[in-house]
Amino acid sequence: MPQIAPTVLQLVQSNSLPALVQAEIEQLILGGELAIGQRINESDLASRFGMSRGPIREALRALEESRLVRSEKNRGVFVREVSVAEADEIYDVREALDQLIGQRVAERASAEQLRELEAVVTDMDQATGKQDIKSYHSLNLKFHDMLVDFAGNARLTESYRLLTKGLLLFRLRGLRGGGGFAVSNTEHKAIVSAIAARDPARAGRLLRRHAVESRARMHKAAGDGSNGV
Amino acid sequence: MPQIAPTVLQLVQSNSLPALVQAEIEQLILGGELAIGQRINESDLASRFGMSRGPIREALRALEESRLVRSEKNRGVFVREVSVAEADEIYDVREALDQLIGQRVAERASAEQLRELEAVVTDMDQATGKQDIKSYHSLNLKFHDMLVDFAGNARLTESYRLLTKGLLLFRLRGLRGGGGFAVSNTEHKAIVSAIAARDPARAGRLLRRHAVESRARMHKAAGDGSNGV
DNA sequence: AAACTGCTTATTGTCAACAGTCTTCAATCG
DNA sequence: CGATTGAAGACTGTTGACAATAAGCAGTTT
Repeated sequence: MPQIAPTVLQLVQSNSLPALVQAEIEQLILGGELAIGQRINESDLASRFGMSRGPIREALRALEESRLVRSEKNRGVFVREVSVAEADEIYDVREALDQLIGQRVAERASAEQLRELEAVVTDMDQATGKQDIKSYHSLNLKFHDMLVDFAGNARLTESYRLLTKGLLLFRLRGLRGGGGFAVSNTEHKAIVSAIAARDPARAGRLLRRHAVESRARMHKAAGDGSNGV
Repeated sequence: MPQIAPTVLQLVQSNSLPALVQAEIEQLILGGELAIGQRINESDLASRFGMSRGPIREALRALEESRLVRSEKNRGVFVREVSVAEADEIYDVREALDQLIGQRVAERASAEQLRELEAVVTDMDQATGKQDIKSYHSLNLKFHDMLVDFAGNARLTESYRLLTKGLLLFRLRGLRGGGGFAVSNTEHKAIVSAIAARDPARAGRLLRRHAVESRARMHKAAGDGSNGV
């Protein structure tokens, strides 16, 4: 029997209900519908998704493990808030991973993938021209998402995404979307060029530095005089 | 009112039941009582811990998120098995993190912590002398655990532990405890010495190389001719 | 004999209800 | 007037039961 369209049906059949709900709640958080620090009401979510509290609780437990929410006994689960200090810790790890990503991508990216990266950078240039901050921001996220994917290491992707989500949780406090065009696209171009040249060491170095700059921008945006760890 | 003895009581009061169960099941897996690939029966666990299936399911969902188990819809959850290829991926990330750990520990470790590290290395020497493989192995784990702790970055610790657990899951297949004394304690001594000298670059380099050697030992023990990524 | 069909049983997925805890707020007391 | 106490309400933690699915087995058919 021929497999035809793997749509919603297949999704519901293979993935369990809690897994689906988990993804849904994650979007609610990352999309800002559930604010930082806010308490999450299980019953509300249950009725919202048309199910009982059981699956909701399972999903929340998984989200707790991925540090998107925190749980206080008998008081409920809260959308996690990430302090500057913790964001700093995350960046420390992220810098190391970004270097690895740069190396691996330079070694492994296919010609097709390289073209995709170049396309995104071009799009970002256009967004900059149009002063379209929103597009730029989402393209930027996509760019880094592609990079870690093209590194071809599932565990690395997983670790990196986990970290990135934590950072997102920090960025969302107040200044949604971050400091505009502060992210220079020239950095992206240099990275892609190093990848195109198949120079792992340089690509790694540049991507790490990019993360370092990003951290600096965060500090600036947060307007703090913190030690910077 | 003065706080006195924070014992079991406080543990049960602050930590939720699912969290406790999660830790318990994790020990069951890492301790080998639940074999790799084995299916986990919810009802059995529930009666074993004297509770209903609800908390068990929540714990399993958290363990799934940390990749210690995998779940198949309507079939149950299974203790995850880690292939050589995946272990390789993990090592790739671990090498990067180990370098970071070495750097940070060299920068931040207190004199007291440095003494503790030296003590463990000494203990390992003694274990080697007595051909006490078991002790050596557990001391080795302790050594690396201390290192990541002393790096003073909670997120780093978290990421690292997650990775390490996955590796444990691989090691457990067959050759429990790994290749005996293959791990040379001289490597440990060099690392500690770099830390004592407050030389972050060298400590990072050595700790990374230690991970590389460890990966090579894994391949040798697995007796494979795999590409080694 | 091999393959297919339908039952039986064990186990997971989900639910609704109950018990326990925290929060709030008003009433009471010093 | 401020602090304390007690009750009411809302919500979480946990349970036991029910529905649905999958696996194994026997019986039948070709």
